[in-house]
Amino acid sequence: MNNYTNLLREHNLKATPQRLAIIDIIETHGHINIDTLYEEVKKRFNSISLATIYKNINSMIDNLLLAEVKLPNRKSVYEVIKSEHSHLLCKDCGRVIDIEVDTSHMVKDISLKYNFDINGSDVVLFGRCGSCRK
Amino acid sequence: MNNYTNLLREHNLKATPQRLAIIDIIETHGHINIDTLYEEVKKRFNSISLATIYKNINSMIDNLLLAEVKLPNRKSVYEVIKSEHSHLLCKDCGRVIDIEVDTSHMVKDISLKYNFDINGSDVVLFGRCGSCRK
DNA sequence: CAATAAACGAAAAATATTATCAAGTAATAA
DNA sequence: TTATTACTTGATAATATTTTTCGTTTATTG
Repeated sequence: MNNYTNLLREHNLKATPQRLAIIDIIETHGHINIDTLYEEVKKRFNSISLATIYKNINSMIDNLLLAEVKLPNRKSVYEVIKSEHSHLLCKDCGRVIDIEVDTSHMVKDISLKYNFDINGSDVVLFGRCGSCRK
Repeated sequence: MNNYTNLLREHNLKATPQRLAIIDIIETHGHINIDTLYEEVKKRFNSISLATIYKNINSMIDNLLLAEVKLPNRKSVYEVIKSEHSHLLCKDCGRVIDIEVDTSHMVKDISLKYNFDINGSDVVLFGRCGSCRK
């Protein structure tokens, strides 16, 4: 019983081989879009259906095991939910990096100013990474 | 010659009645998704094709007249590009509000830490607005 | 005005996502 | 274990979304 079996069960999902592979692949990539995920899973399960990928991604999102990261000018990528964090995107190579940003001041400020209960933030900073600049 | 005619021409786009209507509707809504936009434009141009909406939205985005705002768990909305700003979303009523957030510290900090040239940020704060809380 | 490059609407095509369902499998409890 | 049960899978069909094509119309320029 590998580590992802528990993860799935903790999120009320059956630990099927397809799901274990999906999580493993997302983890090794960090962030991955549907198409690449499908290609990668097919390497292990030649007969997997794209519908299975979609259904599993959706149920893992519903059960808060995965999160969709929406990016400017690109297809969304998926990640395994861990601690709160933001994202840094290289518009050249498409690499996505997890970053920690202190949003507390921003959140407090805007909450007051607009009379909102803010319970989260999506932050994507974008630009050009060191490798692409060379 | 109304005000949006110039706006279109400044962005190298012909000022067609359909485009003028699209901009006017986006401006009066502030933010609008494709479906609502299509409904609204149809009230003025009964025969407008959805393809025309898509083609125009895309060319106005390409020409930096409009921007797509990607939101968590919702369809994207479009806005007329003005000064840099971020967004506040009410997850109950779906309202989107433009906010000004000082991202300079965050940008400077992350640029250094990850050796990135950061040239922009997408920030969406979300929660529950005052009206929905009542 | 006339010329022309671009945009329009209708339709088809291409993509993307979700639903259906028979067969198979993971979890549970005897 | 094994039997039961509820859920998942893969194939396919159905929807939904977005883009392309193309003949006709229109905005712009001179």
